[in-house]
Amino acid sequence: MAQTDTVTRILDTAEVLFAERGFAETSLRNITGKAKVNLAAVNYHFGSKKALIQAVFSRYLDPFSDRFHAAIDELERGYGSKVIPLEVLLETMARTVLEVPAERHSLKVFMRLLGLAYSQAQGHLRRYIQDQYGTVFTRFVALVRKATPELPDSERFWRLHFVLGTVIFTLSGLDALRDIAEKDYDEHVSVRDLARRMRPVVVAAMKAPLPEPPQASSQA
Amino acid sequence: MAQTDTVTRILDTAEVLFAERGFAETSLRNITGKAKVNLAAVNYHFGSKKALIQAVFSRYLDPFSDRFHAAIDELERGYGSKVIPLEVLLETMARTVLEVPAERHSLKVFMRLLGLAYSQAQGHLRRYIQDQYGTVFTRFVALVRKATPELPDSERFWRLHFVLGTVIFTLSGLDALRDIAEKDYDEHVSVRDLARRMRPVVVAAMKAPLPEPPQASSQA
DNA sequence: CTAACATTCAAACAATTGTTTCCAACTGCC
DNA sequence: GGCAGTTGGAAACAATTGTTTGAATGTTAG
Repeated sequence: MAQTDTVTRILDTAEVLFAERGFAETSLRNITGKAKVNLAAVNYHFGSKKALIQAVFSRYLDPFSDRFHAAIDELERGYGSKVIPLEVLLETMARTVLEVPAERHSLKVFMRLLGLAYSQAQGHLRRYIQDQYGTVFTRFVALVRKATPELPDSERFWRLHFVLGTVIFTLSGLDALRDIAEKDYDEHVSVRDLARRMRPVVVAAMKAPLPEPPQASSQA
Repeated sequence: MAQTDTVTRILDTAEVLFAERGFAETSLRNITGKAKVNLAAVNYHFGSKKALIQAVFSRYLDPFSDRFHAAIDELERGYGSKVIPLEVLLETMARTVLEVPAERHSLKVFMRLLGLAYSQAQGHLRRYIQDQYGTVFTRFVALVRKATPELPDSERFWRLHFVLGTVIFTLSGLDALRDIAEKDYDEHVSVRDLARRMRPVVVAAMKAPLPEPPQASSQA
């Protein structure tokens, strides 16, 4: 009881503070102080601060990976050889992301880490995610491919990342955006509200007409 | 010559390092070391690290703000009392964004900084940008409002930020995405290519059908 | 030239960081 | 009870942080 309690309390507090301030801005003393555990407990149970961040990350992504695989299994079982519509695929993804049994703060942390994984110049974090959880993403993309046969592969690649950018940016900067939105339109938005608003936008983005062919002006 | 040289060298180095690692992860010794200036020079010329961060932003946003105001002026002069179409507005924004940092450093750096301004919990940065350059964006949003009268204000707010997320994420993670794209589809994409691909996607996103009304299940 | 100012520089500042140490308190097991 | 190994806790660790200091240097104007 004691061990689990300390470890869980550290993880719970860490993910909240990470989401609020970021990783570098959150000190271990900050976490252990709020979690009411000893400072050394972090290094004892996790080894280092970096490992703690990864643990927070895994606590979200592991259940997500499992659930999403299961959701796709069920989807494929239900649709048989028929093509799963894009809306269903996106909806399944969104539902799984929102479902994952964790605090609502962890979603923000997860999105921040995901954003870091891409923007960080050295792909150290990106490779970790790719190695650890790449199969889920690959499987999803293969289904999206069947659902959007009119898109060239490279076009679909870019559009999926356009959409990923929307999701990551909105959710990882949620606090800032929420502040503005509440002040200007005094409406409190939940993550679920955002998902509802994103749905038609994302679908429209994926189904947008193809761009005009590249200018062949100065190209051989 | 000496002063300008030192100040410029600090700004040049700082903006690159900030974009690479983030604000908190970049120390003044890191900047001054790489810029080959004395450590105290930062506090002497800028006052504090916080002020340096804002100075880095101003160097980008000042020319952008000027150019964008001018571009909107010309647009309004051309269209008179007629409504400026959404495509034209977005195209003007894109052109200005592409024009400005071309003089200095890469667009990627500016986008990373902008992304950090939102996601990083640095509240002072967001407020600084809002206070300093709020009028430009307010003016732009007002025109977008006229171009999209069917959208509720809050909906337009969110969609603009969805789009902002796409742009920031794609351009700030350009190196990583370009690596994948080149490996998987062996095609070299330029920033101009990306803009061409983004155009129909962004327009479709803004013109997407309205979301279904929020679930009134547990709400008063 | 010299006085006044602006800038650079090395050094030290106090504060905070992640990590480690060592010992007490506890657990489960014989 | 007594011994193993695990966990908790206060303190100290070394390193790094942003900032300040005061003297040295460079620059400019009278």
